[in-house]
Amino acid sequence: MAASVRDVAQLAKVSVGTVSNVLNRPDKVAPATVERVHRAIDELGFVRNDAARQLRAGRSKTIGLIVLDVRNPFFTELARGAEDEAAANQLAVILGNSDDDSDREAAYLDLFEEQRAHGILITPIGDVTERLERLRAHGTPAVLVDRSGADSGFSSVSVDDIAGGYLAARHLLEQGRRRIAYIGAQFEIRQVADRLEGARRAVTEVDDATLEVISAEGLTVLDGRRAGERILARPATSRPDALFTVNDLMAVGVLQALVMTGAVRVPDDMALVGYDDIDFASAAVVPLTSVRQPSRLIGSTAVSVLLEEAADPSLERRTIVFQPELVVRASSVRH
Amino acid sequence: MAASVRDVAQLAKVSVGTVSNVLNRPDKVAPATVERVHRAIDELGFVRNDAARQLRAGRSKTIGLIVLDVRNPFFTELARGAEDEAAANQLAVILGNSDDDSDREAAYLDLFEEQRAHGILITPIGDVTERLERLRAHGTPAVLVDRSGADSGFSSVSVDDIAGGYLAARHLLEQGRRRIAYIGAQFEIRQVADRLEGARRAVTEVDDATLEVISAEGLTVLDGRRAGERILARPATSRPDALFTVNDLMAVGVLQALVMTGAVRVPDDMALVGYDDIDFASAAVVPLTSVRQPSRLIGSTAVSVLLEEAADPSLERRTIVFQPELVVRASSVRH
DNA sequence: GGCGATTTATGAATCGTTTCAATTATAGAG
DNA sequence: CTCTATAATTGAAACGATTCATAAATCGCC
Repeated sequence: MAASVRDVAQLAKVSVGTVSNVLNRPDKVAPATVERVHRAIDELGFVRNDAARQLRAGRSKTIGLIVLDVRNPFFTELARGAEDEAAANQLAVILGNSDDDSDREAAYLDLFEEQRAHGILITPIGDVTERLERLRAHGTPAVLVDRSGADSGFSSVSVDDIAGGYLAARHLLEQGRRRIAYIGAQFEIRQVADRLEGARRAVTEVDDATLEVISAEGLTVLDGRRAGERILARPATSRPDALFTVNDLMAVGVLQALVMTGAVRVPDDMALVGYDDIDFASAAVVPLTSVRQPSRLIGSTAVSVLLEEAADPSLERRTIVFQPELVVRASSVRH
Repeated sequence: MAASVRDVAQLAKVSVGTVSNVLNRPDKVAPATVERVHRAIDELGFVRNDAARQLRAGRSKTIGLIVLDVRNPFFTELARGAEDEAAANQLAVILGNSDDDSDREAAYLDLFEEQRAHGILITPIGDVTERLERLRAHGTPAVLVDRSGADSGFSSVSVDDIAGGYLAARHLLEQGRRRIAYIGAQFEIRQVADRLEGARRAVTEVDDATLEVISAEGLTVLDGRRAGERILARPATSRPDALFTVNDLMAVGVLQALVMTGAVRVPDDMALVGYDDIDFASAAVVPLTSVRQPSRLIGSTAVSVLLEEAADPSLERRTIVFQPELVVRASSVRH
């Protein structure tokens, strides 16, 4: 049905080798011939068969990216960065969504392995290092994203969450706040624990400052709102004067609870800082101070590292850690 | 480097044909042989080379899905539905994000064509019907999603946005509201226009009801907030008593504007209905009444239709239209 | 024990591209 | 006009799984 190089060669009256050269190294072919071959390609509507090309090449032109949750803007931005960098190297990115499910994660690894992916970027859930090592032995390198790979034997690109937590808390302290509360959940997640750790460090640097830890059910808007309601239920004197939430979704929830009753003014009575700097953050009722991560840069850097390792597998593993940045808005600064 | 069927065959002391049979039709092979081959596979760490398989098969095991915006929960849910249905048929979905850019759309079509995708699901931007027809002629069927394909010669799976607009407006009318405003932007987008059209129909059914159209800059939270502020700037008597926004993001923005000042109570002074029923809707300061679309079902249905056409290209085109559903919450009902 | 039916196994041919050693054409130098 | 670089082109081999016509082994039955 579909035309092949053979058909093109025949129509253009050249050999298949020449057609291939026109496709891949046009400078090695006489201009007139290039022209003739192109005409034949157009006439036949020829489109390269990627499967055959891959078979010959032994490796696909695709990078597999497995993220935890495509609904999280952090990951879509990361994916976008990866895509851009990959495209600059004539590669495509296939996005897999593990949804925090290690079976789905494994299924995507199977797929990428069968496809002989050029490389794999992954935010691992289950214990996949063994799996990844086998892949690497078979020529498919992997880079961990948003995870420190220091101990795993893999390169990694991540963000310093301890520094992020420190930034947020120090900012609140600099605004004169002293009774800070950290609102989080699922403290076994590294990010949640690290941000707390960072906040703790900032607080210990100031003599009369205290840090309270408030544990919520989950990490959603609704969980944030519930946490906010619990704080409001306390007598005004025993409430914190500043809140730092583990992510922006929760911060939005907290904000809803505070604004709804009107009992507490933000930032006058209580300052609020979130994390991630999602689009919603700047559009909240009170624009939200937040900690921004260079998500897009993480994606593109991860691809760069991956490609370097693909080109030279003997390269030493690298652990790249980006620094987050504080974005100050109305929710934390008295006017 | 990597083991091939040939290596497996050698180790298991069988022919390559038998190895292939073990992989694809194990019931045609004696149990003892199957066992022996599996041991060899494990020992060598053999993994099928998908490129070789595809080359022989002439078609890949992948469905290409091109969406407008992965950040929109509607599309991620749709993708999820497509994935599930595809997985049930031993197929994988590759998600491409066109970001409303017809160049990116074309690049993904190129990719899918070279990969000899099993089929393509697309929410088209540019004029791609010609392109899709060529693909179909070469054996790659396509189904339009979230677009009516009635006139394009392609099957389509979409939602009845006119009905959705009607539902929203009629609900407001049933709550006794009479001065309804529709807030939207980019009215050339079919969805935006259709929802308005539906609202208009509902309003004309009620004698003393009026429909005002408020045009915003864009479709984001911030645009909604600005629209809300403009409404507040008007004297109380000339304000509408109900708002219907083209999507939930804008509804959230409007809500922020109204709540912030406290001048207007929702729903008492002004009722509010959004569209899409995103997660945020139920978590808003005032839980939001919204129109829900069966996004996941759209995705899975589109894959089903696609597979049927792939199996029998002579099949008649189908135009499937789902009905949306009204989800009533506090923002539109007086308590 | 012989015959046909059935089950199981074989291996060469095939898919379409790329590669590369070999060949032919072309140009420039002497 | 010959000889040697250089440029342009050729075409067979290879990649690895699948298929299918064919062969071999096994079985049941008279």
